[in-house]
Amino acid sequence: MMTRSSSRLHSFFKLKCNFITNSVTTPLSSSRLGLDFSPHSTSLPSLLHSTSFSNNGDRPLSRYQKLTSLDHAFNLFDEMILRTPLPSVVKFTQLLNAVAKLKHFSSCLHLFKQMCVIGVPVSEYSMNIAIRCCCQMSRTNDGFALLGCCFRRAVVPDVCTFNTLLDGLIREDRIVQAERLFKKLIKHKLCEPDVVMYSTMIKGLCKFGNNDIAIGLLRLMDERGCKPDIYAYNTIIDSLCKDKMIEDAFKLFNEMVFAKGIQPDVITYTSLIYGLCNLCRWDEVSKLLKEMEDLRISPSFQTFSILVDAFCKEGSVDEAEAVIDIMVERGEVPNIVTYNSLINGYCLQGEMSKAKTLLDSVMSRGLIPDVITYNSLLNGYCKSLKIEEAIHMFHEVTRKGLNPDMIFYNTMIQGLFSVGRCGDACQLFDEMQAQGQTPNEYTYGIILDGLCSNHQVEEALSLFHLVGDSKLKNNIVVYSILIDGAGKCGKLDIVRALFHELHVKGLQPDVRTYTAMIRGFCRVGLLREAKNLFLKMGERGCPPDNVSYCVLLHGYLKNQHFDDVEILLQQMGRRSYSLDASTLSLLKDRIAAGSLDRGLLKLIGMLVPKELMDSFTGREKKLNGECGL
DNA sequence: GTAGGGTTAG
Repeated sequence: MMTRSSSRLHSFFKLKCNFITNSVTTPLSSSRLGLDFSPHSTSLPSLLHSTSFSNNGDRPLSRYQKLTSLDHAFNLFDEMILRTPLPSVVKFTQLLNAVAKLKHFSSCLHLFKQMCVIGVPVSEYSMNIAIRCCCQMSRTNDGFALLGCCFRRAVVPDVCTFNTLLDGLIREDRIVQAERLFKKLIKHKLCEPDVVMYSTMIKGLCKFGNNDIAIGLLRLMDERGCKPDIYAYNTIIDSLCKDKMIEDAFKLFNEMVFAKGIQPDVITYTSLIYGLCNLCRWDEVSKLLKEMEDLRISPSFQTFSILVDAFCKEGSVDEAEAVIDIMVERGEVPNIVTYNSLINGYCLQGEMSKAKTLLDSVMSRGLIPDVITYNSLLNGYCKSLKIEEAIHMFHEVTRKGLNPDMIFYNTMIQGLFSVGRCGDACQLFDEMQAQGQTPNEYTYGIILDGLCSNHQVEEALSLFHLVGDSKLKNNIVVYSILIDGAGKCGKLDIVRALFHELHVKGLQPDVRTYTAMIRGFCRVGLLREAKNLFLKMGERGCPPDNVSYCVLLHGYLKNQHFDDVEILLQQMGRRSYSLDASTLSLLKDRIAAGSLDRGLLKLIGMLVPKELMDSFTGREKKLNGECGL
């Protein structure tokens, strides 16, 4: 369903679409319209081509930087070592760097060793390149070993060397060692941290969710006379956006722009747009895109990818396709990530034939689907209960030699449970472990929920007690699943026992736990207990959400308890909550039966989208007609 | 005439 705001975003893009189409034929008129994203009057595609392969400004590329293949590099190296005298160490370093830039790290290390053998002196430059290769291959320990070797050859590490090693540690999630090294460098004055080193540490802290400490380090570097640059700010802004702390991100953004005078770039905007998309704050996304346009900051491939994904998740696949059209107009080539969003979008809507057609067309373009592509399709088939197609897809992936990951197994297991094939689901659960995939909390959640949904509450409980994992045993989500499952089977003794266990363990029930309890009480007609808990949850700092309201209301209606219906509907209206389909249908039944006053219709109208209300009242009129009312 | 840091999907 497209929201009002996202449709506004869509108009913005339509404008862009028109602009791009116009710009192809009449480039001058588009710039007169002031809609040109490009920083220069040159057309965007050619601009992209001219800037993406050159990183040294206007200087011509050296023959080393022009290297495009490993063979070429090896031939050049062979030719160089035959020359007398040997070319300078600088030439060798340039060659090494070119190979490293091609991401052929082990070959680069091989060449470095060859250089040592034939007697080319090691410089701090060549050493740093070699160390970087180790780090990029997640072999930071080898990087440290290399540092030791070079040290013995009297090559002294500098701030670049340590930055590379710090980055390697962070890449390997060894944040404690990174922090230790950073502190040691400062304490023993081994080198003065520069802006890159601070930014690297900030990146590490953000990676581990320590946004506050990262901001602290940003302040510290400033105090120590090292001005934070756009890299440092972008890293924290991005991390805050990923953690849904968008207000803090904007606070830092304002500080960067207005207090520090640092101009935001496409990465700053892309991070903010990502954060806003995640929170469905479309108006602000649109505002930022406009701001970028005013500042002549051209959206990047990633900016577009984020928008494509956001539209798909929102259910607006058409709009996502429109964004892809703009990308193509700009000369960008959408990759498998872009199409995965689109395929997932179709799968979420249950449009499996469209998803499959798109997959075929993607493959015919030479793009190779990955495990994520197949996960989306598997999920789509499972959610649309097309289990045979899902199983077929599962086998196809295995046959292709792609290793199904844990998510893939989880999805398939959930699909099997959803059609009642508990035996097959449990068998796959065993098979997954035999294939070396360790089940996580999600897997157990799926299994426990699956068993309960298929009236096997006791089996679920015994599995729960059998698994020795403390992460599982102290997981409120798992408890909520069990409580909900037992409640749906009407096993109130188990529901109460589990809820009591929470208290004993000191685990805090969340809104889902309370809602599961309320659903359980309602199911067996214990409305007073349901109402009491509904009132209590708010007092305990966990106010009922939209689902809690629907569950209690549903319980009241089902049990012919009409006294509190109106007051609940009023409260929902004040909170801008909405009714779900099944509760709405029950309300309709009770009104048609004369148990509830028709005057409630106005109130109900405020709790459902207009289209649904029209069909609701339409159906009611028809029903009344049929009943001769 | 050389080396180090940031953004995209279930």
